[in-house]
Amino acid sequence: MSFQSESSSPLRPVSVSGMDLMTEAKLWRNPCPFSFRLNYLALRYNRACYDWVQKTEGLSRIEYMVVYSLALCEGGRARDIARSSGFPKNSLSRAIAKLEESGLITRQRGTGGDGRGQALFLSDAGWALFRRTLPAFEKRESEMLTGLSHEEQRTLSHLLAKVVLNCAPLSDAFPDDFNPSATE
Amino acid sequence: MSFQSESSSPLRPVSVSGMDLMTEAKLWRNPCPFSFRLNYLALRYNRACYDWVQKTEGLSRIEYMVVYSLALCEGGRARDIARSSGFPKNSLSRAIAKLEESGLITRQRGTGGDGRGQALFLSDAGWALFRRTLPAFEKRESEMLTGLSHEEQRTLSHLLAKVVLNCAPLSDAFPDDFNPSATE
DNA sequence: TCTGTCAAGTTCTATATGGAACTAATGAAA
DNA sequence: TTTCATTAGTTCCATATAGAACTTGACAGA
Repeated sequence: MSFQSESSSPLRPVSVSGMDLMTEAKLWRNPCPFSFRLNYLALRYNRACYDWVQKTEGLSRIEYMVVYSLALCEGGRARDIARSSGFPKNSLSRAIAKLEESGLITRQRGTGGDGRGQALFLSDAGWALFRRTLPAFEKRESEMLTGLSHEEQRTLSHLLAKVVLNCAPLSDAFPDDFNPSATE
Repeated sequence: MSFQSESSSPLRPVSVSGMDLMTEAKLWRNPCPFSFRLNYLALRYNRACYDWVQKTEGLSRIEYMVVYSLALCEGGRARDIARSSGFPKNSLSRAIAKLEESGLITRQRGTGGDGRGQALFLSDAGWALFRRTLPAFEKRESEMLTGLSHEEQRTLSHLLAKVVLNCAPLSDAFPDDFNPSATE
């Protein structure tokens, strides 16, 4: 799983940083270095944490996301989880049904005067699960940030938040006429 | 698609930043703020870009990843793409087969004295596709970074690279005995 | 030159995924 | 009070996905 410790292949001489040539290229000679780093880090974080949750608790990534979301925001609804996580609502619907069936969450229909929505809450078992799994996520995050000074971590956090706020109002759709040369 | 411009629901009063309560909670009251920001940004980037590529070029995310990878590192092999992108090798195998069939890439078996591997190259059509699609990815990236000064962008880039280098040697597996309280 | 081990890619298959159509509820306008 | 448009959530279903087993080739040791 490590990128170091690889021998072999004249095609992929391991570089100073211990990475293979392609990863190096994507890091240092990439016209979109920001998004590659983002994806790379998100992937490494998610794989470690969600594989672990799957193994130890039997919850899929999306199911755990629901639990985590409700821990941070009690009474939230499927819609809110969809918006804040990006998962499609039908996948969430399934996950929520399964979590309710296994007693980790409860629903309250028609809260807030709107009979369509249903407020979601963690049960005691749900909270217990959250409390015993959170440390793994925190550990992974702090592991990944080791090597940055406390000051650097604060700067990174601050800048990423700034980018998030900047992105929030952006549309995810390119204008249809975006790139004339792209029409084939 | 925007997070602003939402009305309704006493449960989700829109906050100062224009975000719903749950997104706010995940941003500002999250024990793992780094990974949430990472995932959120990666998602917003990927959805915009890959949906666009799908629509305009008919390539799936993973297929485009292959093209992009080869543009940055000619002669790379499926293995290298797997390592640097995190996609499983069987999904890559399928994507590569499809790209070869549609004439965007070519394979060279047994290059470098190893008959198992196959070096991959973009065809002229593959390069043309890369050239006409890259601007969209660059545009999205710069859009997302608008709002950061040039200096801040350099700092962010630098810090993310540092985190990537720090993560490279980390294992993705938690030790089996990680969290005693997690045993149920 | 055998033999065992490991790595690269492929194929098979069960499952997860997300788009689209649907139901039900709201609220605004006539 | 009837439309009509909109939103939340569910169901259906075709497709994408990734695990596992398999094939082929390389290489190390005897």
